[in-house]
Formats: sequence, structure tokens, C-alpha cells
Amino acid sequence: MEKRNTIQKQLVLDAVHKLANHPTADAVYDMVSAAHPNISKATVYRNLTGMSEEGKLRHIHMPNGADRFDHCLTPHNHIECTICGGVADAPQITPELLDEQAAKETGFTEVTHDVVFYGVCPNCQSNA
Amino acid sequence: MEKRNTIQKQLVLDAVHKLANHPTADAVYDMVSAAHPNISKATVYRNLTGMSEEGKLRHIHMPNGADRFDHCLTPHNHIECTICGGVADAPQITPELLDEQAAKETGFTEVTHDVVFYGVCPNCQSNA
DNA sequence: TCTTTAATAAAATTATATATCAATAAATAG
DNA sequence: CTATTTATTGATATATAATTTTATTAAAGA
Repeated sequence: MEKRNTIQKQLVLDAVHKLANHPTADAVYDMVSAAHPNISKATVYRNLTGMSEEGKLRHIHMPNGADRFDHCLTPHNHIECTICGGVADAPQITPELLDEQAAKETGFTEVTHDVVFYGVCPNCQSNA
Repeated sequence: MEKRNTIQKQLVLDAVHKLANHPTADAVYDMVSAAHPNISKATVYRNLTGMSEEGKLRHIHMPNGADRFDHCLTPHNHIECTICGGVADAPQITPELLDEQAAKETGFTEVTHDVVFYGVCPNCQSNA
């Protein structure tokens, strides 16, 4: 008796898949609580971080605002629009190289990294 | 009469220089308030972000904990120890290339980025 | 069905950062 | 040097993101 499948956990996972576009915990809460009004925000947070640790989701730490969660598990980066705040996928760029080089030059081991790009999204470009 | 030089601003700038190792706003506040007990935390935050915008300091947005501030203005990245939480300098890696490639593949313009590395620092390696 | 205990709901708490606003003091003019 | 202007400050309140706490609930195995 280790892990249990709860309705709440399933609803949270479904919401991240349905929302697709890198929702924040709050956005997930909004969607889930529409169908299941009594769900607690703490439960949403717990399940999001828990399932990220299990590898069912990806936890994206945004340097500015709230963290986001991604249903897509293949390696890639993210780009945030500096105008509307929307987050899109960005290409993954030679990550092994980055980590190796940083390890060599800093003396740190087990090196990983986060990259977040910023820019103006196509939509905000045309509305300017 | 535009910008004013205040004791508080000078104390904050000095503290970031003296602390050197990428202090958080809180660490700066601790040092400054030792010499100037009445200083407000809001003033420390205001001066840190203000001087970062003026280019006198660099504001490092950390994806996890509190933001940090760097007296060193030459371009480089940072690496955070996953054990002790300390932050060290990391090499800058082909940034123009990253931004260009991300812009091309996403359709975003005016692309910049943040990179933060994570790893185990030399000190935590030997204490393991 | 019963038992165990992982997971939940609700509220309080922590951490980081910003906003508000009356009071203060730095820069300049006279 | 003094007066004036207003940027800056201090104190507090507020905002946002996320975690902790604790009694209760319910999932899974016996």
C-alpha cells in the first residue's frame, strides 16, 4: 500500500493535459474546481509537485512568476512573452555540452540547468 | 533634480560589493541594518531593483528561491548548489546563438534568456 | 467487511516582493 | 545660508506563491 489513485490526482493530471499550454497551479485549480468544487488548492499543489517527481509531469520553474507544469515530457525549453505573459515551447539547445562545460569550469558535479527565454510572441507583435 | 544619492542607497551598494557572493535581498538587509538599524526592508528592495535597472548591479532571477544581486556586471551565468544553496559564477555560453535559434524556431522577437545551472558544489562534494 | 494509513480539505503560516502614504531630507535656487 | 521642491524613506499593509498543520476521509489490501 504505497501510492493511491485518487479522483483528485486524476483530475489534476487530466487538467494539465487538457490545458496543454503550460498552466500554472492556479490555472489547474480553476479548471479542476469547476468539476470538483470542494478540491483544496493544497491538493492541487501536492499532486502537481508529486506527479512531477514521479515523472508524470514536468515542473517548469519560471524565474519570474508562478511555476508552470507541462504534460510534454520530451526535453525542450520554454519562452515567455514579455508582453502577454504566455509561455510557448522553445527548442532544446545542446544541453549536454552546456552542463559539461559548466561542470568543468566550476568544479560542481551532477550539473543540470534551466533555461527560460523571453521575447515578444507573434500575437503581441501584430497587436503592437 | 532627478536622482538623489542617499546614505541608504550607498549602504545597499556597498553591501552587495562586500558580500560579493550573490546575496539575496534579505542578506543585504541583514548587513545594512547592522550599521543602520532603522533602514526599511522596502528601501533595500527599492534600491536593489532600482540600481539594477540603472546598470549598477545585476538582478539575478533564481527559478527557485529568492532573487539575488551581483556586483559583477560582465556577462556570465550562475550555478546553485542543490545541497547548500550557495550560488557561484558559471561561464557564459554562446548566448547570441541561443537567442537567435530560439527566435527562429518560435517566431518570437527580441529574445533574451536566463540560464541557471544546478549541481553539487566542491565543498558539499567533500562533505558527502 | 474491517483495518491501515495515504491522501484530502480547510485554514494558518511562511517567504518573497510590492504598494501606499505621511514624513524626511537631498539638491538646487535665491 | 536658508527656503523650496520633490525624490526618497520608514512603517505598515497588501499581494502572490507555496507549504505546513491537523483532523477527517477514503483507497487498497487483509
